[in-house]
Amino acid sequence: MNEQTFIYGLPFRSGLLECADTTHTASQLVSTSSPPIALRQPEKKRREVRSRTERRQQLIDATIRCIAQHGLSATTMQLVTREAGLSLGIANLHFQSKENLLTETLLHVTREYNEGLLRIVSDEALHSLEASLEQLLDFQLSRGVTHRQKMAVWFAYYGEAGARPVYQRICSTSDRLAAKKVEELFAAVIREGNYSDRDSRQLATGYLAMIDGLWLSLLVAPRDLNKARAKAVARAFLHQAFPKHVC
Amino acid sequence: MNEQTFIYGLPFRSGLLECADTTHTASQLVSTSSPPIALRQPEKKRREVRSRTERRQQLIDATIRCIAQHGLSATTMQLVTREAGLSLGIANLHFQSKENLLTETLLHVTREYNEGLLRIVSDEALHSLEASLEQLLDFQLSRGVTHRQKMAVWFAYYGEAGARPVYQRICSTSDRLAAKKVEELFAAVIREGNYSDRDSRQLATGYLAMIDGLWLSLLVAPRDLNKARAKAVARAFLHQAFPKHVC
DNA sequence: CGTAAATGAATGTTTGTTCATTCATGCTGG
DNA sequence: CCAGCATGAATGAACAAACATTCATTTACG
Repeated sequence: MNEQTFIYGLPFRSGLLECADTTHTASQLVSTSSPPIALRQPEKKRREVRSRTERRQQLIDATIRCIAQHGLSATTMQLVTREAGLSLGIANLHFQSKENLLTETLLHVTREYNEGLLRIVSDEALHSLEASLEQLLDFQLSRGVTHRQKMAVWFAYYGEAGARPVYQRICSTSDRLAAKKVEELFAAVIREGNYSDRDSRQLATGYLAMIDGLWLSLLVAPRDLNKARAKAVARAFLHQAFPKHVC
Repeated sequence: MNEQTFIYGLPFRSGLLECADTTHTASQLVSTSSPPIALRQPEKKRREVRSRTERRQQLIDATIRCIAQHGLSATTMQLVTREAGLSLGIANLHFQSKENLLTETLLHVTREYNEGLLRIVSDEALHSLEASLEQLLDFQLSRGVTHRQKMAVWFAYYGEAGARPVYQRICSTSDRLAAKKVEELFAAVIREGNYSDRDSRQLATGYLAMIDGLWLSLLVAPRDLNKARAKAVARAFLHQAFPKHVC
């Protein structure tokens, strides 16, 4: 057949296509030296058109996976777009620049975390305060692989936040919101349990710092700390603070 | 004179030197458009020879400052060597590669921290346990700018540790040692105070996680948390754990 | 004067970004 | 119902800038 409708732009590229059959036969003949995975057909890779929003989400997800696996400094446009199964230029098409893509990715992770936290704290009225505290523990230390990836991303940005005002602002804004909500929850618990000598702000700061630190350990030294033990440690803190409500 | 002893390798470079006087006069004539700082003489920069150990330390210090100020991903060889006031090639001369320089820098910071911690914990016999706990708080939350820079470096590497086995091993080894020492101290306190329901390992894990988290907040959101309040939060934790020994 | 430290221009590689070109899709007039 | 056209999403080769590393050459010091 050798359809000539597909040219793909460049003269020498079309030249390659013209002798495509020959090339493939040749590469299959030397299959002993090349890994079988590499042998799967180029497959012509049918181009699919999706909406701007869909593509942006697809690229952000790929960025999260790349950062979690290769680190922030090794995350290149080539890596991200390949991970997303798309072409090199597409990230710049939808995000203007790499910097923008990275910022949007941080915003996405941050927003997701805060929405989850808000859902728990705003359920206060429906459930008991005991249940809210238990849900908080679950949310922060019981999620699956996805959550782990998100946390890896979070800390990758934290590491650069000292030098990048944009990251610093996003992270600190998120932290502030979380601190406010947890402090409100703790204040309600203190009222209900008459823990008159406790300070809700100080406890919230300490608790959230401990959660951050536990996640750091989980990421850096997963052999020395697992989620179950981390959860036990956090629970012990809450038990010390609110003995009538936790444990 | 026009000495030809200075060639500096390249033909066009020596050409530049030949007409150096003319060039300088010209640039001084257009001084209105160029900033006065750039006008200070090239100064011929007298070359100084130092021992290998001295230069290595000088380069590690410069690397720490660069990472703290610009972040790990923006730390280039040019930046580091310029910060050290040396030439571009010198880092490769003393450290073989950039990767090596970065690893050695992390090891330096890590070692320094652990030595400081060990000094406190090993003084147990001389001072009271109360004093040891107080010293621990001081050491971890009362140091000056230098300590802050070190912590910025620490977290920059933490962020990449998930993807780089070398960093991960250094960080986790350091963490493990610190955890062991703090746990021993806490165990002694528990014995002395008869806090029979406390678990030294769990308390050490929680305390160190909280310290890490507090440092993260200090770095990312210095407006929301200062060292005094962070210290108060950590002290409150120790007071809850060992009421007879702290506060 | 010999040796080892120091220099910085040159090199080859990797990176983000651009843009001419290709193509899928929905619409319009026949 | 569909041919043909307009629109903008998608592609990837090319490009320029930035990067770590090399090494011929210069210089300090014993």
